[in-house]
Order: sequence, then C-alpha cells, then structure tokens
Amino acid sequence: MPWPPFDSPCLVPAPAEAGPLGPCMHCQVRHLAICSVLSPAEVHALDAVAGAQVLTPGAVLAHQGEPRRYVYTVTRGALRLVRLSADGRRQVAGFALPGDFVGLSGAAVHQHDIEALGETELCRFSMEAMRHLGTQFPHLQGKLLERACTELDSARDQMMALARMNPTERIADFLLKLAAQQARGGDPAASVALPMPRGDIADHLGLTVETVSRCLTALRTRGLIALPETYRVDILDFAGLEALNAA
Amino acid sequence: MPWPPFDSPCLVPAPAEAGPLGPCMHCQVRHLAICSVLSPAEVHALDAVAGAQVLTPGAVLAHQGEPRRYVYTVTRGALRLVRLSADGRRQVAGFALPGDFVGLSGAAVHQHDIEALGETELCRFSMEAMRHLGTQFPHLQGKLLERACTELDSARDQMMALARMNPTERIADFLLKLAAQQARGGDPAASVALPMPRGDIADHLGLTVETVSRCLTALRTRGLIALPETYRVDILDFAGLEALNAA
DNA sequence: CGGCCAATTGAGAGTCGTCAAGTGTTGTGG
DNA sequence: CCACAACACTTGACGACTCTCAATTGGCCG
Repeated sequence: MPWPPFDSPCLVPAPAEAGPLGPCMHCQVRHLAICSVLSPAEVHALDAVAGAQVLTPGAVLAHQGEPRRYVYTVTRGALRLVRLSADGRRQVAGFALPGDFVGLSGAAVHQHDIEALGETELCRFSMEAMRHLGTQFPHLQGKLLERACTELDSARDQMMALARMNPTERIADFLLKLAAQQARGGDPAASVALPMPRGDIADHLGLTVETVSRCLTALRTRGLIALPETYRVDILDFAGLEALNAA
Repeated sequence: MPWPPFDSPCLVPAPAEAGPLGPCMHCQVRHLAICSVLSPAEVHALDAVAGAQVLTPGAVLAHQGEPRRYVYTVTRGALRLVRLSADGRRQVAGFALPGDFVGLSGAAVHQHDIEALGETELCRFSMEAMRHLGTQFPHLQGKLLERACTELDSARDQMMALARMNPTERIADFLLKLAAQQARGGDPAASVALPMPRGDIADHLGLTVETVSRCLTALRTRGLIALPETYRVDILDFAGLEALNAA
C-alpha cells in the first residue's frame, strides 16, 4: 500500500462563534472555509446545492486542462494539486486539508491535476450554483474574495521560500506551515502528520527526494524534530525551526 | 541617474468593448483593471472616490508592515513590490505596469514595500470606500474576485518557474510574461522595455545579478533576443523562447 | 519468507553563487 | 568642453551546494 496511513479522520470542529448552525446536511461537517461567518439563510442555501463525494487513495478528482465545473471543500483526508510540464517536470502547487477550499482560479479549465492522498471526503458545489448564490448573497462573494486574497498572500510567501531559502530552511518552513494548517487557527500541534510521500514534498519545494530526506535527517540530528514514523514529524523546537527561516 | 528611462508614457488605450464611458475624471485613464466590464453608474461611483497620485523615481508608496489604507491602479510608469527578510534577503514579488491593480491582499498591513520605478502615476481608492462600493455593487466585488483568482493563477505559475526552471528558462519566461503584460491582451510587441534594473529581475527570479546578465548574454548569443539598450530587449524568436520553458 | 516500493545514505559531477576585475554610461565639476 | 567619479552592467575564475546516479535499508503485503 503506497499510500500514507490516515488513522485520524481529521474532522475539524466548527468554531464556537459560528453560532447555532447545524452541520451540512450532506457531508455532516460545516463548510468551514466559507461558512463560518455566513448567515443561517446563506448556509442553508449552500447546503441545498452541495453534494458529498468520497475519493479512494490516489483517485484523481480532476485533470489538468479539463473544464472546471465544481468547487470543493475538503472534509476529511487530503488532496494534492499537481502540475506536470511537457517535459515531465512535476510541481505540487499545494495540499488541501480538511477545511480548505479548492477551486479558486480565474481559468476556465483546471490548471492542475487534483489527486486524493489517502481516503478523502469532499463537499462539492457546482460553479454555476456558486455564481448564482454569489449574486444572491453578496456576503458570500465577499467571503470568497477574502479567502482568495489570503491564498494570494500565502502563494507569495511560498514564492519567497522557493526563491531565497536553502533546502533546510524550506523544509523547516514547510513543517511549520503544515502544523499551522492542521491546527486551523488553534495552537499548532507538536506532532504533525505528513499525508504525502517525500516525492510530493520535494516537488512542492523545488527539491529532490534525496535532498528532502537529507534535510529531515539534518533537522533530526540538530534536535529540532523527531521522526517517530515515516509519515509523522514531531516538532521538538518551534523557536529553533522558526529561527531558520528568518523571514 | 540610476533609474531606467521612461520615454513612453505607456498609456494603455481602453478596449473598444468597454462602451461609451468617459475616462476617469482624476487620472484621465480608465481604471482598466477593474472597470472594463462595469456599468456607467459603477464607474461613476468609482471615480467619485478616486484620487490621482504621482510618484518620483524611487519614491516609496508604502512600507512593509504599515497598515493598509488604499488600493491603487497604475496609470503610468511602473511599481515594484519588494519584501525584505530579517537577514537581508530580498525578494521582488512582482511588478505593476499601467492597467494593473495593486492591493489585493487579505492582510491588514502591507506585506511588501511598494516602490516607484521611474516616474509613476496612480489612481488611489480608500479601502473603506471600496468595501462600501462592494456591497453597493455586487458586480464590482465579483470583478475583484475574478481578478484575485487571475493573480492567484499567475502566482502559481511563478512558483512553477521558481521551483523547476533553470536560470535561462526563468529569464525567457520572464521576458515573455513582461511582453504579454505590456501588450495587455493585444499582440506582444517584439521590443520590450525593462523598467527595472538587473538586480530587481534577479530578486524576482531567485537569481543573482551576475546570473541574470550571463543568461541574457546567452540568449543573445543563441539569437533569441537582442539587447539594443540596457533597459530594452528585442525578442527575435518568440517560438524559441517559448520552447525553452516547456510548461 | 520473499518481493516490492519508498526512504535513506553515499559518491561524484555539474551548476550557480561568490568574489574580483573590467567595461560602459551618466552626471558633475574643473 | 573635457576629465573624472559614480554607478550599473558584464565577464572571468573559483568553490560550495545540490542534483544525479547507485547501493542499502526498512516496512508492508502477497
């Protein structure tokens, strides 16, 4: 089984301030990414056009170049966004964890392959329905804009990492971001699950598998992290990792 | 005078399909980036909250960390967005040319220094006014979302370039993008102005000044470009350049 | 128990960054 | 009007770092 294990469902609890809204009738989880500040009427309208979907490990949700028809929120598992160039070079644009929204793009066709890491559950919305809801509820569109801007900020962050950090710094930066992403606003946990194989990390950070492995070993040797399992990292020294990428 | 020359005002004509709208009363140019599909009422409302601003070469429009109060459209000249890390590493996140919109970000404070390359003219909108207009005209918010998504796509493009292309390919990619950006939808011109010094190109592409210089020389030697002036590149072989970055 | 795949570890080579010198242009001051 | 100084760009030599290639280890499943 080449796929990393998913022993925990990774269900993210809804924030308390979301109010007394029930969970989505389809995926049984709030659409955290876009709903946490919406009104009950808006959440209900979203639920009405949502559909649940389950992916087996390695399943491909969308292919590069296909017309885009849906957007998604991840409710369990994880996705990777992969771009392949004509000559075979591979770039992992990012990973979507529970609570993340997938599908913010200005293009009419998919810019990436979207693939499931482990068993993954999604909530699906047709883009047409989203457009309709957007005109009906300006608040929803404002929320989407906010989210797009946040994504833009983190994309620029990643550019800085790729352009100016050495491999060890990129790994440290990646681990800290992953911890924060999994914590979803709460305190980052010291033990971070790596839902993706080394090759995906490498292609995400512009490195090779060997370099990723060497850097992880180096961080472990320096006492900053521990590697209890292949697909798990324990962060022993947050400050030490942060000091590496003096952004 | 360390600043690249700006002999042409770079004023971009409004697209014909924009309809019979007059130019902005402040900057005398349509706010192309956001107005081209807006209604007359919306454009008028935008004009009413706009203010013109002129920057001298090297002037700093905003500092990293300052609270964000305005968003801008560039109408003449060019801007660069610069991020400096604590240990002095420099990253140029991007360049804004006439017609570009500056200020899409989810953060409350500026993530970059914004500096003028050559003499530059802007049209300025307070973020508060934009928010107000957004609720008043959902169409405007939709247009901003669309634009944010486009920016997101190009940011991911840039990540691919930084992660997986060698220096020569990055330069080729950069020149083609710059040509397209200056053409604004029309056919890219064979002669491309470089409003920025070599150091900015280097910090934009994650390279050093020396490497940028060597790669430009290499492209010239291979007959793909000509360098009639320091701050101008003639593209002699579009297909050849595109073949380099087989994305 | 053996095969398969991913991850790790090691050795060698190529590329790009660093340091240094040289070239060209611009603007200033004699 | 010319000389010089300042600055950016270019070119060259060298070295470090990361990629490539190869072998080994480790875990999971048949």
